[in-house]
Amino acid sequence: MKRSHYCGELRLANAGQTAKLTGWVMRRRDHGGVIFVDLRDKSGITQVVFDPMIDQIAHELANQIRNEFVLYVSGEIRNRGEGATNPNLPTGEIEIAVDQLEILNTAHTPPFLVEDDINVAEEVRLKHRYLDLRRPKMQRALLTRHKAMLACRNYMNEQGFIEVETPILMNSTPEGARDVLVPSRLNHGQFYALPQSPQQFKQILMMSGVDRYFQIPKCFRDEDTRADRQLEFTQIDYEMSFATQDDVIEVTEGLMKRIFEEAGDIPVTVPFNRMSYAEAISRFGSDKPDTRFDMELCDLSDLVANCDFKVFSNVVSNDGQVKGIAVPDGANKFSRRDIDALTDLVAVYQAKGLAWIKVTEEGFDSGIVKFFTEETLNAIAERMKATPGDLMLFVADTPKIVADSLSNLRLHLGRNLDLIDQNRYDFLWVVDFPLFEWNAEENRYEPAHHLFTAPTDDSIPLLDTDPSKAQSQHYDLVINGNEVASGSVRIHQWEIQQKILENLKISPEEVKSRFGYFIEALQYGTPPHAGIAPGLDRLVMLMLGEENIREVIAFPKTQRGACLMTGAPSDVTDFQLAELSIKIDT
RNA sequence: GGCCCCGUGGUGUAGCCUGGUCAACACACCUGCCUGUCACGCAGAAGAUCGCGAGUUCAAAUCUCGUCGGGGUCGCCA
Repeated sequence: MKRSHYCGELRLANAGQTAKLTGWVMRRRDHGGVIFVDLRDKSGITQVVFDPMIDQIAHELANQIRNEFVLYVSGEIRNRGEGATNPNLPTGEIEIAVDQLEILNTAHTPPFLVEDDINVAEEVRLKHRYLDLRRPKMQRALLTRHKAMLACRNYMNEQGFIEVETPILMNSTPEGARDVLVPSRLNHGQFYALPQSPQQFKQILMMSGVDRYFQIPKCFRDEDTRADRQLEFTQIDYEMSFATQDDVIEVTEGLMKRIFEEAGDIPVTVPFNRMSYAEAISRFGSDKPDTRFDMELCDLSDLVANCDFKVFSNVVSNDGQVKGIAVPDGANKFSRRDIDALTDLVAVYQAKGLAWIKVTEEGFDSGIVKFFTEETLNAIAERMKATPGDLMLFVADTPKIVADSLSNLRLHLGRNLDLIDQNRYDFLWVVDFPLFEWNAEENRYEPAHHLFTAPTDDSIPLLDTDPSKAQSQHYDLVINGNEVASGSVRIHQWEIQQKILENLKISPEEVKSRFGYFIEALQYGTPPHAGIAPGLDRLVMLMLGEENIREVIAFPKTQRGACLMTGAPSDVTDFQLAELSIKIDT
C-alpha cells in the first residue's frame, strides 16, 4: 500500500505513470456515471476519478465515500485534456484514473469543511483542532514554524552556540510576572514554578563556561491573555559570554535574516535601524513604535504654555504635556461623531479628552480656536506640518497618559486610514532604556527589564545618587510595532548586583532565600555576558501576516487558559489532592 | 478585577430594539436522478425549544437579573 507520491506534487510531466496516493477526501462530486474526489494530504490536492469504464468495483465502492474518509487509491496519472483542467490547482492539469480503491477509514461528518476559507467560530476550530490543522493554511503555519526553528538551530550551531536544556520545574522568584506553580508531592506545602524564561539558568551556563548557549524553550507567565501572548509560549533563548550589546545585536540580526528568509521567504536587510527609548517615546509615544507610517507625535507644550485654553496651559504648568498628531486629510474625513469615537478610544488610556482643530483653506475650525491667537495656531500647524484638509488632534495630560493615548490613537488611525504598507517589515532596535521605573503604589523602583540587567558604565555612579536617571544596557527588537525580542547585557559583578538589589529594596533575607545560589555563583568568576530572547510565536505570526499567535500554535489555550480540545485544566481526584496535602477552598 | 462584542439546527447568520406564525435563510448532512465536474447541477426529505438558571408576563429566542463559555481590550505582562 506504500504511496508513490504526495497529492500535491503530481504534474503533467507525470502523465502516463502509475500513482499510489493516500489522503483525506476533501470533496466528492458524484455525476452518477463518474465520481470525482479531491484527495488531500499535507502537500496539496489531486483530483481522483472513479469511472466504471476503468474499474467497476472501485466505482461502486466510491459511492460510500464521504468527506474526510481516508483513502488509498492507485491508478494512472492522466492528462485531463483540453477544457477539463483546473487552473486554480497546481495539480490541475492531471487526474488519477482509479483502478483500485481502499477505504482505510470512515469519518463522521466534520463540523466544518476542511478548507482554507471557512467561516466558523474559533471555539469550534479549537474543539476540533485536528480537523482545523488539516486545513492547508494551518499546515503551512506548522511548516513555517518548523522551518523557523530549523533555521534557528542551524544558524545558532554555525555561530558556535550549543543547545542546552534547562529545568521546567524551578524556583519561584520575586519580581516579574506571576508564576505558574506546581505543587511538590515530596515536599508538602512547597511549590515549583514553571520558568518565565530560563534567565537564571542561562546566566549560570555562562558562569559554567558554556560560552554560547541557546535553547528553544517553553516559557510560562500566569498573566491575562492577549492576541499576542498567552500563558504558555515559546522563546528562542540565547546568551553569549564576553559579549557586548553590539555582539548580541549582530548575532540577532543574522538570526532574523536567516529565519525570515528561510522560513518566511521574506528578504531582510541588515543592520537594522536603532532608536533610543527616549526618541521612541517622544516621536511615537511607545517603546515599540510601528515605523511603517508617519503621523508622529508632536510636542506643543511650549507653544500653548501661556494660551487662554486652560485645559492646555494648566497641564503644562503642572509638569504635564500637550502633544498632538496631524491626520492627513482628516478635516474632510472626520465628522464630529467620528471624533467623539476617537475620544472614547483615548479615554481607555485615561486621557480626559481629545481636543481637535480642523485646518481648512479658510483657516482653523474648532470650538477651541477662540482661545488661541492666530500666531499660536499658525505655529502649532507649522510644527505639526498640518496643511489645509488635515485634522489636528491633541491630548493634554501627564507624559505617560499622553504617550499611551496618542500612540494607540496613532495606531488606530494608521490602520483605519490604510496608511500601513502590509508587505513591509520594519526591524528596529530600541536601545538605551532606563534601568528602573518608579512604582508609585509601592513607593519603590522596579527594574525596567529585569534585575540582572547591567547599567551603562556611565550610570553606575547614579545608582547612589539618582537611580531614576540610570540607563541600562537593555535592548528590544521591534518589528512593525511588535516587541519580538528583549535582551540585555547582564550584571557580572557582585558589587553592582548588590547595589541594584538595594535600589530595588529587596531585603537581604529575600535575596538569600530566593537566589542566594545565584549570588554565590556570581562570585566565582563570572564572565561578562549578554543575551536576548526572541519570541518564536510572534515571529512566525508576523511572517505569516497573522494577528493572533493562536494561529501559529498547534494547540493554543483560550483567554481563560483552557484547552478546548482536551479540557485542561480540570479537576483532580481527592486522592491526588491528599497526596499533595492540598485542600480546595471553594 | 474593569470595559466592550458575541452565544439561535452540524456550521454561519436573520429574528431580539417595537414580547403573542416555538423559529427563517444559506451551506453542510440524508435520499433519488445525472459520465467531466472542480463552490458540479436538479428534485425531495430530515434536523434547533434559541448557552444555562431565575424573574417579569396570560404569553419570553425577544424584557430584567445572575451565571457559564468564546473573543477584543485596560489593569497586569521582571
